[in-house]
Parts: sequence; structure tokens; C-alpha cells
Amino acid sequence: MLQISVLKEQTARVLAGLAKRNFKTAEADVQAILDLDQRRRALQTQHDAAQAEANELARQIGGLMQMSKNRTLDAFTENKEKADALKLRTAELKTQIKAHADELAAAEQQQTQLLYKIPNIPHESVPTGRSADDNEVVREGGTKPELAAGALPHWELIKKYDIIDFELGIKITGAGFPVYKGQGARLQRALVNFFLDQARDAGYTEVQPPILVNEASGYGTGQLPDKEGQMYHDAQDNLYLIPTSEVPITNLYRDEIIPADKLPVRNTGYTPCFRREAGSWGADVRGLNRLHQFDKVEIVQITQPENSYAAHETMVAHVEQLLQLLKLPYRVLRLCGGDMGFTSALTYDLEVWSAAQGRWLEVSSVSNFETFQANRLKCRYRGEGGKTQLLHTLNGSALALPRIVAALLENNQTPDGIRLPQVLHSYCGFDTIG
RNA sequence: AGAGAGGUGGCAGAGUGGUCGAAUGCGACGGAUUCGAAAUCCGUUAUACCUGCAAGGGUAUCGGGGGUUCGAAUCCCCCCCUCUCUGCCA
Repeated sequence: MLQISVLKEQTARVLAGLAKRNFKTAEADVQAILDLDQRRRALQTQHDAAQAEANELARQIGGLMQMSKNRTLDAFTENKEKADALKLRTAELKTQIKAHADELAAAEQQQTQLLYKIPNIPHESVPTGRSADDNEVVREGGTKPELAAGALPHWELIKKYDIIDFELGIKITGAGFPVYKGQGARLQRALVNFFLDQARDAGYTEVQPPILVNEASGYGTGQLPDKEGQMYHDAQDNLYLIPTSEVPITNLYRDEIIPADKLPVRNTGYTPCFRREAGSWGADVRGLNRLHQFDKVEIVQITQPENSYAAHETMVAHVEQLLQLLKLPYRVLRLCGGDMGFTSALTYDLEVWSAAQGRWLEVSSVSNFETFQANRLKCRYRGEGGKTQLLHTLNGSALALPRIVAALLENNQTPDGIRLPQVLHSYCGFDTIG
């Protein structure tokens, strides 16, 4: 959620940013928010004044009542009459206050609803564009392998080596919930450990958060409102299965004023992630390309505003290093305005080359949300003069497992099995699948 | 799941209708004392919003919402959460 002060003071920048996102109703919405804000403030002033008067009268009445004690009957009667006169005025005020409060609440609610509609303002480096086709390739790394004739896509390889079983998952749960078996299961565990160790070496503190979160957490990071349909929901207890550990790990800092010496916050965590993927279909979602449940190691940073873009670059570099260690060909994309997530100001996607499918697969998305999440989270620090200020939140996958596995399987297939990259050997306890 | 207790400032903890944003203690910060430190003493120490160039002023907040009242941390109603015991259980 954007800050009102930003809409007010940087209207032109906001409108230009929203245009980059092809946000059609920007001008009208921003104007409506500013109008509501003006109205809200006027109402607040009136309301406060009426309330102040009422408080003052109550004090006077209180004083009269106190004085009445230990007095003659005449004095008591006199004071009571005075008090009753004041009560007439407070009755009027009460009506006014009630009316103001209702209007105020309505204006605030309208304003919040509108603010929820407005996406984050893209960073100046974000390219214009409508779709994924307009994303900018920042750099590429690694070398695409030459596969022998008859190379198989990963959904064939997992059957050939019997390491991931979709049919079994369907039996016990449903489509998109694969069962990892034998070397497949061990590879999962190896990757999680490898990623966590790498993150720790890079200075991130490991946390293990719950994978069900309450509604407030959903609002905090922006999954709610509007994206309810993407999350599994336990209606009985009103809890959501997390779509990413960004949600619990970032919400650890909801409603916090973080002391300066604790900044920047750098956390990493492994969790399974759950996505309903309502409406997804087609060849692109075959095999491991899109699942309802998958494993992911996440990195999260919370920094002071002036440091967030430098931190962002280090996060991207960290993910790149992981891909280099895994010897996977990759590329780094800067997402265009039309393809960027609602809450992000700048997102780099990292994609790996899936050789048998002959396509790039997104394995990480590293975003700077600036104050967009922090504003909802009320995640602050003390800036100059002891004033509280919003922090910047960032997160990135480091990494999501299924597509990494897909690329590892496809790219490293040989007649003698799948040769895993060196770094995984000790983690797996084997060097070849097959 | 059943029974009971309880939710107050960074923490602990008082406060059962009036000047209470809230005693006291601890912690933290600033100062005095000291060669320095401990101890001691003095002071400061919540958040949000409105208003103001500022200094300041105002309003709200004692788990959340509603109600009674001139006036609510305090009384009433609903909801949420936590703890203890019993039950169940990795």
C-alpha cells in the first residue's frame, strides 16, 4: 500500500509510474484518494474539536459533582442545575461527534479500499512493456548443454529413474502434489540443505516459521485482499497455507520498530509452499513446471531505505552464485512494468535453461518492495530526530526447487544416468541418479 | 475438546466510574558525582492521527468491537487471544 504522503507530494511521479504499469484508472483513483484525504482531515479536525469540548464539559461537570459533596442542600441544588445545563450541550455534541465519527470511518474505509487497488510505483530502471516479452535480459551465465538425440524431458526422466511419482501423489492428494522417492527425495533434501548453507554463509540467519498464517499476515505482505483464490484456506480456523515463506518471514516484523543496531535484517528459511494455481493449464505447466506444493528456500532483507537497492543487488548476486555452483545456464531479467508483481518496485527474475524442453524456467524472483509492504506491516525504524520511518522490505527465492530439479535432470542426462554437479555430491551422498 | 484464570506502557505490575496515557519497580537514555567504574542522586523514556513555519496545542489508544454514562482501563454485551488443569496426541 502506497503512503498518502507520497501520493500527495509526488503525484507526478506516481502517475508516471502507474502509467508504466499500464494502470488505466490511475489519474481518477489518485485524485479520488487525495480528495478523500482532504475530506478525512477536515472531518478529523471537526471531530477532534467537538470531542475536546465534550471532554472539557465532562471535566466541569465532574468538578461540580465533587464540589457538591459536603455542601449545603442549596449549594448542592445550585451545582446540580449548573451541571444539568452543561449536560444539554454535551448531548448536542454527542450527536455531532457520532455523525463525524461515522463519516470519518466511511471516508477512511473508502480511502483504504482505493489504496489497496493501487500497485507499487516501479523503480526508474523498470522498462516499459506489457508482458513477459518486454522484460529486459540483464545478463546471462553458464553454457547451454548439447543434448544427444533422444534426450528426454524431465517428466520422462523421473519415470525412467523412478524418483518422482505424480500418480501416487494423485492417489493420496491430487494433481500437482508429486511424491519424491529414493534418490529423488534425497536430492530434494540435499538441495534444501545446500541452499540454506549457502544463505548462512552469505550472512542470513535461518528461521523456521509456521507454514500456516493468519489473516493479518496475509494483509501484511499483500496476499490479501484480492488474492484469496491463490491460497489454500482452512476455513475452520481461518488460516492460510503460505504460498511462499516471504509471508511468515516478513510478517515476523509486522508492527515492529526495529532498533538501528538490528538492521539490516537478513533472514533465510526453508518451507514448503502451497499454491492453488487456479486457472493454470496447458503444456507449460507439465511435470515439475508448476505444482500445488513445492519446496523453496527464501531470503528476506529489511533495510533502511537508502540501502535497499544495494541490498537488492547482493541478493541477485547470491542467487546467481547458486546457479553458477549448480552449473546451470541462467539469465537475469529485469521485469517490465506490465509483468511485475503488484507489490514490487523492482523485480529481477532468474531463469534457468531447461535443455530438453528448450525453454527458460523461472526459478527465482528477487524483489524490492520499498515501503509498499512496510506501510501495511507497520515495519519501522527510528530515523533522524527519533522519528519513526518505514523500512524497505526485499525478498527472493534462493531457490525454488522443482524447476531446478527439472533443469538438473534434463541438462545432465547421459546414457549412464544423471550426473549431478559437484557441489551436490556430498549433500546427496551420490553423484549420479540412475 | 471440557473446566478455570487472565489480557494494562520495552518488561514486571498497581489501578473497579471523574483531573488516569495511567502509581510503583526494572530496563534504556541523558546528566551529576568519580581518575574511571559500581553504588547513589536528578531528569527523560509509547504509538497513531489532526492542527501549526515552528514552539506548541488537540484527539484517540489499557486485546478487538458495540453499549450504559455528562464522564469508562474501571460497569454491561459480543468476539479474539493467552495461560493453568483434565482429556487427547507427534
